[in-house]
Amino acid sequence: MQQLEQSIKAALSTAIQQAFGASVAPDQLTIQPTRKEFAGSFTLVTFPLTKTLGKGPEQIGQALGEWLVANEPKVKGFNVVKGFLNLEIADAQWLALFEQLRRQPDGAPVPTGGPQDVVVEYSSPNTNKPLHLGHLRNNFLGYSVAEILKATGATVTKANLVNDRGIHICKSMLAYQRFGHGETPQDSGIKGDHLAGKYYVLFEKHYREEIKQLEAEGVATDVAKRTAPLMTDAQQMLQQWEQGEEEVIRLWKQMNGWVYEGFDETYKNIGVDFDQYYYESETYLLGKERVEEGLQKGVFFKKEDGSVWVDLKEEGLDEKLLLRADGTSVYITQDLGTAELKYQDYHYDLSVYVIADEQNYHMQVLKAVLHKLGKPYAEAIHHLSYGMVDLPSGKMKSREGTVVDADELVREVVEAAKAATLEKGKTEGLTEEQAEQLYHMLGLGALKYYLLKVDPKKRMLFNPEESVSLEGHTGPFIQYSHARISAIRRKALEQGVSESTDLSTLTTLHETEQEMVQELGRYAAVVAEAARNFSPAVVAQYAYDIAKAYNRFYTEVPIFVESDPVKKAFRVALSAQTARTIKASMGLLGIAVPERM
RNA sequence: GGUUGUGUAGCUCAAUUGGAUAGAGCAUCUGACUACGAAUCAGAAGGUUUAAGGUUCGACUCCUUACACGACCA
Repeated sequence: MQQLEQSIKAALSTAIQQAFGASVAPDQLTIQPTRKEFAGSFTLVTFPLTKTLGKGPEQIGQALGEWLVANEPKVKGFNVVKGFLNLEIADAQWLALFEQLRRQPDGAPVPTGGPQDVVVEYSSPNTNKPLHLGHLRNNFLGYSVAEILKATGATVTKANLVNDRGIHICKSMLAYQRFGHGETPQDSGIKGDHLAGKYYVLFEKHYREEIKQLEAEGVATDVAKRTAPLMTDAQQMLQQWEQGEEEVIRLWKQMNGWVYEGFDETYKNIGVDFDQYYYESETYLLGKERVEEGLQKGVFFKKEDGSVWVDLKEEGLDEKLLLRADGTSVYITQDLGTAELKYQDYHYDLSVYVIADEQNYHMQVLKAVLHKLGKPYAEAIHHLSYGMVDLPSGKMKSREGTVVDADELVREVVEAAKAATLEKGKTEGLTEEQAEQLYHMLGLGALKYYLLKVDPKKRMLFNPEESVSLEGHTGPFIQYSHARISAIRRKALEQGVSESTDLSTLTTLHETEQEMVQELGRYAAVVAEAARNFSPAVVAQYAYDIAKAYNRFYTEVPIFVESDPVKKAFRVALSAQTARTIKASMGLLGIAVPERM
């Protein structure tokens, strides 16, 4: 359709030349889809031309419209409303566009001239607790953005940077040592990541008790927090870990192993995957080397106590600690190492970090520091900053136990989908296994769509009831349209109506048919825009628009009672193309679509 | 205190990046299943886009100030 738009612009440019003797390049003209309440398909805004042409907006529209209808066969009619020239496009053009769309092979890339080698880092869990609702938004976003960039023809690597070291990991380990009695996921039946999480919570509980105890003995709160035995023990454990003490490393490996098994199960269940794992335990040393490099280059400096800093005041930021006085690393130290490693591995021209917006400052600093180090990949870094997920009761806080567990949430949405499907009695003819797959597809479709339809950068509210809803602006609404079309296609097959029937004798289109074709033609532009803005929400909105347009078409235009065989075949083909486009769009969101539901 | 993001219908979100009468869903009300699937469709109602100025043919969008909420940095 971009070609069609281009040719309309070119024709308009010629029209301006012919009617006004002025030259305006096609690229300078902006045309947009015509609003539904007016006749026509494309609209030229004529206000911007008034200065160069020295005429009023309506006069310009009228003159250009007349010239086009007389000289350009692609334009069959026009109307002018104030400064807007609405052009009606000849049916032959829409039919040609449709031919082009249906001939395109599945998964044909949409070239945008954007980056070619891309790394998308997402998920990035801590190994001390299971995934929660916030991680789900992160995972769905990361997966989807990677798929969208792939669709533009880029080579994309999905990376997961696991935060597997640090004081918080030691807290779980310590609590397990103290209170675990050798419990394992196998004999307790608790999923590995949840088991680690259980001990993290236990640590916090006992730690709080110790603080209370100390306070009762007259110790000041901040001192109590620092000197509570559990805390000092955890810190000691971290040092032992860094020194490679055997028993600590053994426990660390054992517990992380449990957690990874748990994560793998969750990832598989929610349908996300990774091409590459990075572990902070393996990058923090590389990060320390970068700090050393910065000192040698003279872009970092050492304070009297031995800590290393960078001055970013010129960049509008502040001084930032890069290495503690005792030589231990901080978050950004590890990030410097990971960035370096990623670049060594992939020589990316774009590196996307899917990280919540609370890290905005941190990411700015990271970029600035890499810039100071003269790293060529500093500019290639893009922080896909997304808003946190709020609950109706307010912010999610792990300490207050108001987190929504990912595994449990998925179970609930699948359960809700199952209940709704059974209630509608639509499982006949399905095997037990097929039915379970369907519930999973629908439940997850609802959840993913719910989290992805909102602009990533906006903080969003998670309403449990709405998230499992299957009606209205939801994933299952779109899935339903697909299932419905599948029924049409089955029937067409029975009746011997081929989707690839020759349609060259067809010359006219029903109005809703024309709108449908135009809507389907937007796909490439939508993918390009979504990629440019790193926004799955754009694709989500589009998938909904198509489904809605098709549902209207479906009720307005009968298919199988049509007597003209070519028209009938066209409607079947149009339905099939709609199904393909829905499937492709939803695929970019990581949502599968069913043949029946 | 400094930096920064957000503010649109009762609620949750859009608005083709400065274009027409600001659109959807939920909730409320009305109508449509003996034509291809009603998880659907058609319709009603719901708005001073936080406020006040400014820029211009035109502002939810850009600028200034204020207010509210959030995040980050001390």
